[in-house]
Amino acid sequence: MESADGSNGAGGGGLVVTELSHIKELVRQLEVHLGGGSSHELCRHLTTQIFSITERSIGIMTASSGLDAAGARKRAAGLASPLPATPTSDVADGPFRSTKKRKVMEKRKHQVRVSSPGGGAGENPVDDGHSWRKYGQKEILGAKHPRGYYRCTHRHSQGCLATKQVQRTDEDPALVDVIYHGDHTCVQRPAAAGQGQPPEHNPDASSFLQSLTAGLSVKTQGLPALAADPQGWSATAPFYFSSSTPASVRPATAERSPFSAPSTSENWGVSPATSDSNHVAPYLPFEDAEWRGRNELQEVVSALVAASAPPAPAVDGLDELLDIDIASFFA
DNA sequence: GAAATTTGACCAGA
DNA sequence: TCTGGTCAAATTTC
Repeated sequence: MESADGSNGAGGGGLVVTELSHIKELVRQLEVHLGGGSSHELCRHLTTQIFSITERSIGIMTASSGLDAAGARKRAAGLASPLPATPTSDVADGPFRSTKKRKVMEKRKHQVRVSSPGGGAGENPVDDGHSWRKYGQKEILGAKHPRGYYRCTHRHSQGCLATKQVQRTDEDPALVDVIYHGDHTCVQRPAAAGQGQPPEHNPDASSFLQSLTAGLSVKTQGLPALAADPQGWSATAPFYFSSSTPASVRPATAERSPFSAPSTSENWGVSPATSDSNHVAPYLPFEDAEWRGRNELQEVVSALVAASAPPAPAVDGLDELLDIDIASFFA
């Protein structure tokens, strides 16, 4: 780690600071381009860069401090691990073409608890904006309900390594624990673009945003577990995709996005960033401030993507939000 | 017929 | 050795 990290003991903090500075610079550029009426293409390119760097930062922090319960415990014990040589390797965990070998669980992991609208027995409980394909189910020792194993539909087509495990809780079958592993490296954008949709519908940006939000929202689920200051998060999040979010900011596909709140308070919509933790907090032992920062970054990126996609009116409303958010985030 | 799901077996880590 | 995660053939659904 570099010197910047020397004193904080937060693992890859120094590198993260560097990366965040990079993001900051990109956001500045984006601001300029947004204000100057530059092409959406350029803006989108910038957002892509931001996202990439964000991911890198996340990787650094993840590798440095760990995101599972064990990692959290170690972290609590003041254990700081050395910075990995390749911070981005957390996502691209290499081609595992083994036969039936179990992959080493080096992917990021995040657990959420959601209600199952279907009320069925273990089916995919939520539409988080991604296509999942079930590849297995297993009875888990000590659990009343089997655990379902899902992976991204684009695993083969795009090499997306995201997986999730869905298991009904013992105490309340209406609730399911969803454990996500890895990040979505798939971008549903190609599919949308391939359909040759007219730009005014912004399918491109919407799907991109959707994939961003879906992929990242998962990791922010645990924010409420910052139990020490549940309100603090909200205070530092100038905007998010909750019901209070200005409609102009929300993408057209928001109702399918994990940030939306279709009907009840116990769904995705509330959970990622805005959850009041009623449903999630008790099951998130590995939360940390990094989730918070990650989520803020995610929201910045999401908003930027949204800003670059929709027609002028939406951008108008967003400009203010961007000003506010950027100012507060990078202050 | 293609895609998705089910299910038993295999394998690795604890 | 046990348990959990994944594979892949068989089956089902669209």
